[in-house]
Amino acid sequence: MSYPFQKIEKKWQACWEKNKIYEPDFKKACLLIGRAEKPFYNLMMFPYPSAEGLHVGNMYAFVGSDIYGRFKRMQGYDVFEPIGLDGFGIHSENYALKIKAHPMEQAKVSEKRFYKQLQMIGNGFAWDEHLETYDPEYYKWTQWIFIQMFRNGLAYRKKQAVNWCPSCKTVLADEQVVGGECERCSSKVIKKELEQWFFKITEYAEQLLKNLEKIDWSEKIKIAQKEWIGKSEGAEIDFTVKDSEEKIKVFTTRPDTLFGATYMVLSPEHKLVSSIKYQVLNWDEVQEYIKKAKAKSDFERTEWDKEKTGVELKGIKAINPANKKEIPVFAADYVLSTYGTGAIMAVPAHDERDFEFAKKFKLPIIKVISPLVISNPLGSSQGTIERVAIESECWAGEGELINSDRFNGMPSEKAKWEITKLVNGKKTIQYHLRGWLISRQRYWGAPIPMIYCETCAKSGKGDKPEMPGWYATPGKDLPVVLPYVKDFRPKGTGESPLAADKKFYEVKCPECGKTARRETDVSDTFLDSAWYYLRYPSVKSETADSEPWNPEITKKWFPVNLYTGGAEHSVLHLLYVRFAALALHDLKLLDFGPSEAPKGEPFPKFRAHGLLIKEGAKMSKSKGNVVNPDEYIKKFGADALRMYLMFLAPFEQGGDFRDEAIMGIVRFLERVWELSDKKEVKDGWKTKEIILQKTIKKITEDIENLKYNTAISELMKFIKILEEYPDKNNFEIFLKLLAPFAPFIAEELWSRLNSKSRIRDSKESGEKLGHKKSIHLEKWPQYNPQLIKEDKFELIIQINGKFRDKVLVSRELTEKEAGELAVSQEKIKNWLKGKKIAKTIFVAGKLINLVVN
RNA sequence: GCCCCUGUGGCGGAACUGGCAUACGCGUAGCGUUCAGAACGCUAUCCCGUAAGGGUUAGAGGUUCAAAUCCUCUCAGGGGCACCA
Repeated sequence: MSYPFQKIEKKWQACWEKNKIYEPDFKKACLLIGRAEKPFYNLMMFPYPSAEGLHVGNMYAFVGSDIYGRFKRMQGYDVFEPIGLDGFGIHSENYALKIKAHPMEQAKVSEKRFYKQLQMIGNGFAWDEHLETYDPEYYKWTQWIFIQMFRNGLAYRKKQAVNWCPSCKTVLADEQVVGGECERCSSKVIKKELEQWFFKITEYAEQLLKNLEKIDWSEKIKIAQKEWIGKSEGAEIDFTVKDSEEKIKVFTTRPDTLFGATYMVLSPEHKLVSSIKYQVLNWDEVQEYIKKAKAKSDFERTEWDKEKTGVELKGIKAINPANKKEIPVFAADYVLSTYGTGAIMAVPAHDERDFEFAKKFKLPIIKVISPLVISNPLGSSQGTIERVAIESECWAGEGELINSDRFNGMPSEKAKWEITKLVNGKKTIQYHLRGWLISRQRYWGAPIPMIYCETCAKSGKGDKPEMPGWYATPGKDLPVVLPYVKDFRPKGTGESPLAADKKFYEVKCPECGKTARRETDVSDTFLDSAWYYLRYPSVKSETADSEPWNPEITKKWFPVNLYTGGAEHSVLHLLYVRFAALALHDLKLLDFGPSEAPKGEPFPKFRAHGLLIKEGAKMSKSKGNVVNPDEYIKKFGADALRMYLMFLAPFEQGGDFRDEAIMGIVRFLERVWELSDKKEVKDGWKTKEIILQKTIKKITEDIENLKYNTAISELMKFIKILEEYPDKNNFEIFLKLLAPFAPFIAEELWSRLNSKSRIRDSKESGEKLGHKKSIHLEKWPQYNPQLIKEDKFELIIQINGKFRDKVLVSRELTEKEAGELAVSQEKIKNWLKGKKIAKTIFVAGKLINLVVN
């Protein structure tokens, strides 16, 4: 027999929605009265409705976030837990292609399916504020944001070799290239020269980096962002070219090794290579090399194991500014055109890549740093710095200068800036972060709201002087609606399918009125998701048509209190979304109001949930081990699946889904159901009061720390005691503690709590409510710290640090008393026979350790 | 190659700030209930040993009265970055 979870879950789902118990009142929030006095914005990354439906991994993430939200609601916060769909973009379009459907029609199907599933899992979503990124009412404002970026110089066009996925037939942002492969389809990414729209995220590199120190995020996410931004401090140094006016500017983080620079390398794309071609004696050879290098994909060029290639520019010599020596110049593809100045000084003795290259091309290797190594002799915890003779021929670490003229003996850190000064170099900072590529040559996305007028371009007119001919679509014409295009398949020509739709792209120039052309590329999906959370609270606002977010509501509800999501977005979504908020703040378009977090940071607290795997392996469609939550909900109920998912392991760690283990939770919920039928036993409970108090404390703390697994184990322990001493009061407390985890059964039993003689009146059907108010709006149980304090505790007796015995003693026990008590124990006496106590360690309230010999 | 995380019974995992290792659950075994099974209940369940006792947190070493926890090295698994000068 099992309890009727199907009936219960359906009933309460409908009841919650009808009574809007999870809807905060945004209007009241503005007036600082009513329910929204303590707003708590509990946000979870919204899903891509791309695949065959909601994945159990999505459910894992949503439930984990919901438990926290329900907990905060019961603690008296006005919790806002929105839901929506990130339905625009490549993932949804690729899915439509796969099943041979049109993305515009498929979106409606997926939406229905996802929302139905999301309703079944028992989350306290505020359904009234749902949004979908493909809704014109939404992407109107995505386009508006693009225009704000454009007007304020944060969006620009540039022709550049960009990442191109031959399978998705579109360009990709650097962040979407994973190990040389397309993030979405794993095809090898190649380079293509195209003119594209970019956002100047680089302008925020320093702020994005600096603010990381002041936000409470999972450490590994912060590290990933820090490394992605990739700040390095160094110097720019000019090398003159012999018999020429030209100079070669290099960026180096190790100016201290300048005396060891024995050659230079230009990237094949470097401008200088062709501008001095008449001086190059072997130009044919060089040209051939450059051609080959450009044809290679980025991935081929950057493979670690690959042997270095390059070609000397014969007839060209550069002068090392430190020692005035003539050194050869090479073109080689191990130097990237996109980082630093696209040229390097090569110091083979102190850089592994240069070392490898120098060996192959038989170039001189001059050591200029003598290593200083921290050595750690065995058995000592503190290291000593000493000079160690390093046999290896290449040392990339710090040290002391040698073979460097008057700098000999100087520590490298100091020498860096001294040598920079000597050669008139400039201290500079470089970032690894590059522009955010926005354009996509696809169909299913928000059209980039720009218009290009050739006539105006010729006369140099345009919204921005540096981009003649380009105009932002006037506000009254937004949204630029994505038309229904029958053949939406990507073309692979470098143009979006919209470029074939004359009705779409032909438009009158907003300035001169002549025929102009709309931008036909759409924007990156990550732009859709870079601001969705700003819209949620304002979806139902009276001003929703005329502004993207209501300033009053925004001030009240932001920044987000807790953001939860997957770690796979460390450098994608989570970087873009911070950039967008910081930029919009600077442009005075967004204001979160006073906050302890750095100004404009949208998520002062972020927690990454773990990955749910299946029997040791990642769930994937190709392995066929994807778990569909529907079957489990049907078989065991949403409550059981929710609790099982959370019981597996700590939420932030992720867990292993195994079919058999869910039975433990099923049994537990059965027992909860049965318990409500038991007769009350009044006596005997008093001695258990302290356990109740401790349980409340532990569960409260565990939820606060997202340690749902241990919170559930506490509930399991507690029910054993309740079974022994059934009692209505304590059962009520128990149900409240259970409510965030298993909201349906908790609500059902709460509504039935009525009779005095039994915990539940077994005759009534549940319609005659014991409690009229939802348990989810009840107050979270408080523990009484006074009642937790015990006047007695178990004193651990150790001998030489090993546990030997324990005694129940008074909390006031002194060290002297403890010592006397310890030696008087029978067990301990045996241990002490023939031994002498050399020392006693006493930790009050805990233990006594007798050191004997 | 660099950076980060993890390593505890047959399994998922507990263990506060260094102080009783293995909570809770799964699985397994025995007993009970049952015509029988399922389900349920009770008991047992890290290893060696009849016991007293000893050993054990991937491995080795160290710090400490005391180490799963701190330090060093090695091994294994997972993740991120990847010719970034």
